[in-house]
Amino acid sequence: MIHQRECPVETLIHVLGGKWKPMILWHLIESNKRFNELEKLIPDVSQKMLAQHLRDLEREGIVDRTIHPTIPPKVEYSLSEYGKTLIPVAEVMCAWGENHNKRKYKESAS
Amino acid sequence: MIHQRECPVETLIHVLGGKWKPMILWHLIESNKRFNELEKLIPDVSQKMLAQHLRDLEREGIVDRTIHPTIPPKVEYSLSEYGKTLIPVAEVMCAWGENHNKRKYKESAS
DNA sequence: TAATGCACTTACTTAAAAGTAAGGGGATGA
DNA sequence: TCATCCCCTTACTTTTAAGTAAGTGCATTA
Repeated sequence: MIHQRECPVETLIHVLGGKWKPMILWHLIESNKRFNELEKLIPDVSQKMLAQHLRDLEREGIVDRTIHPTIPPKVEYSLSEYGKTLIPVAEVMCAWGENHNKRKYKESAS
Repeated sequence: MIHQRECPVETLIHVLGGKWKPMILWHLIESNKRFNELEKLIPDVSQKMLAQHLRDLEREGIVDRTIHPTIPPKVEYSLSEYGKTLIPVAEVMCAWGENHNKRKYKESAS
């Protein structure tokens, strides 16, 4: 059965659209991070939302979760090869968003 | 006072992120549209949400609302010059989203 | 033995987005 | 005059996303 496919722009918005997802990815672009490193880097995120967003991103194939079987075990999150394909998209989005923020700033200052 | 500016990727997600906004813009890229034309083109949108999203897009400067003082008056929505700067961004987003949909389809078919 | 760190999960509550249904004010048309 | 079209608005309900707080299991350290 071929089910109705959503609009591709909405697909992307869905993938990036959680409150903390852009922030999480921003940090993972820089380097791999552990759960509690992300907690510290994003002070306002709750453990629940961090775990949920990481699971979402993992399910979409954007983020890899690696359990290092050391003692104690450590869990590392990283941007997958596929996830890296988001970087140029994010750059274009970012450039537009920056300009839009400036524009709004100017108009509110006038 | 310089208030905290949000992450530019979030800014863009906020601008495009309403349930019907990508669809509305898609139709306005093609040509100017009147309120009830949009209603017909997007059968599942409610009048309330259509009006609200159009107001949001207008407030952000993406969409122009023109009242033609004919009898009866007609109201036309169009993509503003500024709104057109979203087109290349949407294309990049769209390309990624299409690929992602294909990827998910393949994985669910396997 | 007690306290702390890590990587979470669960249950419950609140807030934000969207849906539903009705109405309104000004036309035109039959 | 009554119905209909256009472009919405308002009030209320439902759904979805996010926040809060507590707890779990295993391990190390003091």
